[in-house]
Amino acid sequence: MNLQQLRIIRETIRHGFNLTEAANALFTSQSGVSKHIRDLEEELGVEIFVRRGKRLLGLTDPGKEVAAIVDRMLVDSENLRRVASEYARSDAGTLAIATTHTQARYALPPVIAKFKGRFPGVRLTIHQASPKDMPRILMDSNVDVAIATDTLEQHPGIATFPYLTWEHAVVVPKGHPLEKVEDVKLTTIADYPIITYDEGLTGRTRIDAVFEAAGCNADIAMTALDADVIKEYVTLGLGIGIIASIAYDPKSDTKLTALSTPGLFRTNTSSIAIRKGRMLRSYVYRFIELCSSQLTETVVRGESERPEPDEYEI
Amino acid sequence: MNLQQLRIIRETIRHGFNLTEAANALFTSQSGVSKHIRDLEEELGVEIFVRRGKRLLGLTDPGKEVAAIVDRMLVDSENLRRVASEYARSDAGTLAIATTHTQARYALPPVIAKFKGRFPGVRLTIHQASPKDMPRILMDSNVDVAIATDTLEQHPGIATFPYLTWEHAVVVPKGHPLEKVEDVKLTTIADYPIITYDEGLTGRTRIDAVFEAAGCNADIAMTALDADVIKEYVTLGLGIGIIASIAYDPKSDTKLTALSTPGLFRTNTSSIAIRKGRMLRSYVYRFIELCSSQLTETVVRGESERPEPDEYEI
DNA sequence: GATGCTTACGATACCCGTAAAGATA
DNA sequence: TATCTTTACGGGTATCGTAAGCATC
Repeated sequence: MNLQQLRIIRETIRHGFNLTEAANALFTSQSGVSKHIRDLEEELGVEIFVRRGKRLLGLTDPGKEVAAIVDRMLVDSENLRRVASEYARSDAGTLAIATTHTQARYALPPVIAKFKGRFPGVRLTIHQASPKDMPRILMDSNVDVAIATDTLEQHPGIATFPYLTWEHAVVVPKGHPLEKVEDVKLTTIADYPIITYDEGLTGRTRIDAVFEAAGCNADIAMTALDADVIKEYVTLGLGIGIIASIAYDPKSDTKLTALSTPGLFRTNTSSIAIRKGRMLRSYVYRFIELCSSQLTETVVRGESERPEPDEYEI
Repeated sequence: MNLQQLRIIRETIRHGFNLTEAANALFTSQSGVSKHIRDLEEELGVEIFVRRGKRLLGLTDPGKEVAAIVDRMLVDSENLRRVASEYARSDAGTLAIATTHTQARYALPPVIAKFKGRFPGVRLTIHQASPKDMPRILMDSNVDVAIATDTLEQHPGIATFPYLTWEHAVVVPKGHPLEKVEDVKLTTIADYPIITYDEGLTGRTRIDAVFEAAGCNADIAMTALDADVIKEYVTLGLGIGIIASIAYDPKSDTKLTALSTPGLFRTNTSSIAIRKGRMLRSYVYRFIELCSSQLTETVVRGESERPEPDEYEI
């Protein structure tokens, strides 16, 4: 047994049991991959993969357990390097964040600016991705933290920490009749064409749920991946926008007005997620603390109870 | 980085930073051990060991963290083999128990007999050892379970499960005057020379504590490692014995009488201990269930609450 | 002087990669 | 037929062990 064999097992699974792809991912030859798998299976005395003829199709029952252990071992082997770099230079390294457009564009910039100021030697990489991809990214790549809304809690290998709650806001072009309406209701909003997020993004599910619950049919005229696009089309007069409150800034969004709609939409919670068992460099904990001062290292390490997330105020 | 290097790190620590011994333990050469350590340190960019000149003296701060991770990885590599053997032949393998004389001689025989009947293909090895060595044995060797009284709870890498409570019993030779005394008191016992366990064994600490609390000086005339020896000398009339109640059997100990001393001594709890993170073969869980039917697999896996230990009745 | 670590060097075994053959879709 | 896996084989490299040199106690 050696670590290369374990890497091969992991990559073979990640690449849908295609040895050719696994070999490419590891910059080695198919033949070697094939042989290593057979060698390991022979050494353990158990078939790890289900085969039909020569093709690999999936994991056997023992293979599933083997895969879980292999994963832990490889995470630990990366942890060894992390421990070492931490002691070699605790203020140098890489912080890899996977996050959504909304977070990257509106919630994180001040945090990241502060972080950069405090840790100039740390290289920052931001992987922008869809919320539903976050668990996979966190498990399969070297990302330290994932930040998104709502869809992070599923995977058992992932620990999530709520750090920010916010509501949706209704934005209209300056001069729009709704500006003068006090206490805007859902039915009122439903009278206008709505521009909002694509399905599965930035709390879109909750928007739909609210209209559903109120029994009114929203006229979703247009959807987009991010608030910038939505705001642009709202400005052009194509409809009224429903975006995350954090995506509206009265100073820069001079052509738009955010209506006051307290309690109209449900609260959304954005969370920070980490992979369990992965050693985090000290500056990763500092970064998380910058996101929310309540998420101290002891909290993230699971040594003390979790606090309530911060509330965002317009 | 490779697994052999990790094994070398582990053995070097276990053998007091003596590379020669570590090499012998791994059936390899000192030179290789030396080089592997340097290679790994260079690869990680951190010194793992504290050195004075050429001698290794201990672990550096990063070395301590490295050691912990290395340990997990090697445990997992053994777990891989265990998973495999479990699927290859779930009713064959080895059950390794570390335990004390008292447990091995009196508490375990019926359990082991039942186990042997149910799993004839499993090889049993019993490592008899002193209670204070149990944690080290459990951490450093391939023992599946350790069974002893009281001293198991310390190490953070070990999970313990109480499975049996018992008290000490006073045994006297047949015909001894104390046989006729009802309600024997500590002060009465203290009038006779006492034969009991060596320090640190089989609840000896609690015996001393009871006399201490009662303010009477016990005349410990003789101590021994096990109840068999104690009983032998009690039979010879050298004193009265204080032994674990489970070590007295009215059927076979025909020359001795156990006095009825309810509540005289404090309750002792014997526990079963396992190393956290080690995969246990299914028959190990069956064995633990045989020790106490309340210690089911879900309890031992930590998936449900712990029950109270069984009470031993004479 | 005894023990223990490092360096040097040669033999071995292992691992990798190319290429060809065989299997699968 | 195109894709994918296995087998065969040769070259290179890493690992191991012996032996000598050197430091520490």
